[in-house]
Amino acid sequence: MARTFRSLRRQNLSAQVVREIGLSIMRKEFQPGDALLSEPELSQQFNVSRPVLREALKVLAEKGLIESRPRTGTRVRPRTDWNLLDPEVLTWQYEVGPDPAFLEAVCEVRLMFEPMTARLAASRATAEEIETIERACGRLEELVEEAEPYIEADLAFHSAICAAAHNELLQRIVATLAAPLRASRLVTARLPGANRRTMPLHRRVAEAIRQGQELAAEEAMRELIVLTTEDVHRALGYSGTGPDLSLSTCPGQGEAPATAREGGE
Amino acid sequence: MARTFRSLRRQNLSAQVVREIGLSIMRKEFQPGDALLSEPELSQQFNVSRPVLREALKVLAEKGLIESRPRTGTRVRPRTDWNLLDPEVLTWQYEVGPDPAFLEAVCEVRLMFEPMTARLAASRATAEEIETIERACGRLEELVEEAEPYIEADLAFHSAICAAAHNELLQRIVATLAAPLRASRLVTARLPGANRRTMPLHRRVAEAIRQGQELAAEEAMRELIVLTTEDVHRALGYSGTGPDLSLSTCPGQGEAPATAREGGE
DNA sequence: ACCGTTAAATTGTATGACAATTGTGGAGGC
DNA sequence: GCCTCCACAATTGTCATACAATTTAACGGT
Repeated sequence: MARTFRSLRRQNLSAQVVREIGLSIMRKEFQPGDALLSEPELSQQFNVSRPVLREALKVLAEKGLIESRPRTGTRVRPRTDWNLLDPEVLTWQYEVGPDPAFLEAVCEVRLMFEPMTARLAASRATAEEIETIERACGRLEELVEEAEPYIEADLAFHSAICAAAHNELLQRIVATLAAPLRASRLVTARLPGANRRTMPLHRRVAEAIRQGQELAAEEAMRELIVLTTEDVHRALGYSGTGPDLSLSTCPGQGEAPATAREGGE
Repeated sequence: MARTFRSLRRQNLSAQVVREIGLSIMRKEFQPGDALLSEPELSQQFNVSRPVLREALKVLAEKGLIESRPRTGTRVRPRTDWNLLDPEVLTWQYEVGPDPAFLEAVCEVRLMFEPMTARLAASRATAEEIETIERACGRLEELVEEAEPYIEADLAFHSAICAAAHNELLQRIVATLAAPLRASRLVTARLPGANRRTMPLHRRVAEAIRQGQELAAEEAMRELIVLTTEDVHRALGYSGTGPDLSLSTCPGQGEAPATAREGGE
């Protein structure tokens, strides 16, 4: 076969193999029970050496997608074992086709931790962090009519608040959720006026944090998340109107996965 | 040299190297800026071949601990880039010495997720899942005087509730947090009577979920987490420096707005 | 002093061979 | 005929070595 997929030399060979196999797993091309050819066969199929392939399998095993044992070969693990918090797994998940149920899950999770994150931020933010938050809020207002730039600004806003909460675990969770968040934003971006509708709440959140009003910040953030959740529901509700509603705006296969660099600013 | 660490042959060589290097990074034996010998040197130091070492480095890079580039070598990344949600990273974190600040972070995150998880469980649990939860609660009562077995039963209890919430993202988060949770439990286990003190709340949570009382389940779970957080503080010798998070209100979206505002119970 | 070229060091990749592990099937015994 | 045990084969695990690609840094030319 000599699959000529070694074209984009932007990254390691093993990384390309990882992506390739990972995507095919996401596409459910293998039953969770058993599958995947042997290492020599796979290395021949991808036209890479066995050490390279083994590095790739190691990474995939690290993500919980596969499991290798002598004699048995490498088998695809059930979906419940997949590390859904892994940025790459999340990205692949959306490349093969965004799942409304998963978007719903993301909204629920946001509703769980973002309000209290805002509360902690109101309690702990330093002057500098408050400044960062307000600046992010300002950019949000400037870009209210834009589409993709607004999404980035929105992520920056929430990320700044999370940083001000001074909880490194939380920070990690938000960084990890950046990928699906971006995806959900791409869904809601086509709703006219959605950005403008949530703007007052953004302002209220920033203001409450600045004044150290914990409960107000928490409540404003909760309303904000509820609003965006409604937007997601509405966006998913009238699915099928536009031709390219499948959020093809993802960086996708042309480049290296853009989400490999998270840690939002 | 020839470090005789290849003793426990129960797992792969690369896995042992991963653990070894990972732990030394956790011990802050390297500055975040730069460090780590070259691959040939490392492979000699650990007495393994270079492919094996490379597989190990690949895994460590996957966990965000290091970054390899040609000519520059592999450098240790700053702590903000660690994948704190990785079970192994979490485990190592506690092996090198449990960090009170991190335990505090875990408690905060729990307080964010678990109440609403209980609420969702009350809303969505099937008869079978309810059965599982109640059985876990029963085991909890049996083991109330034990130490380690109780911890496992407690984890099973919360895990069962999480499964009943039908949110795979949430499930992943809770599964990931199992490691630090276990650690925090080991801290509080030395407090006499702590298990017995939280028992009524466990029962209340299970009962509320069984009867589908969403708000009651949420509130009971919140109280439960607050209680265990207090236990952690007492075990660590804290004196109430943290913010008072006990009255976090959560009037959910479409539900009955029957929650008390500020002012306690 | 500045810029381009070269060179060395490190990771990246390839090849081939051998050891360790384990599930399967077959041979032998009951 | 059925069960037990053992040997075998297939697959991953490990090793050694060589070479290519990349990138930084030094060096020399202008």
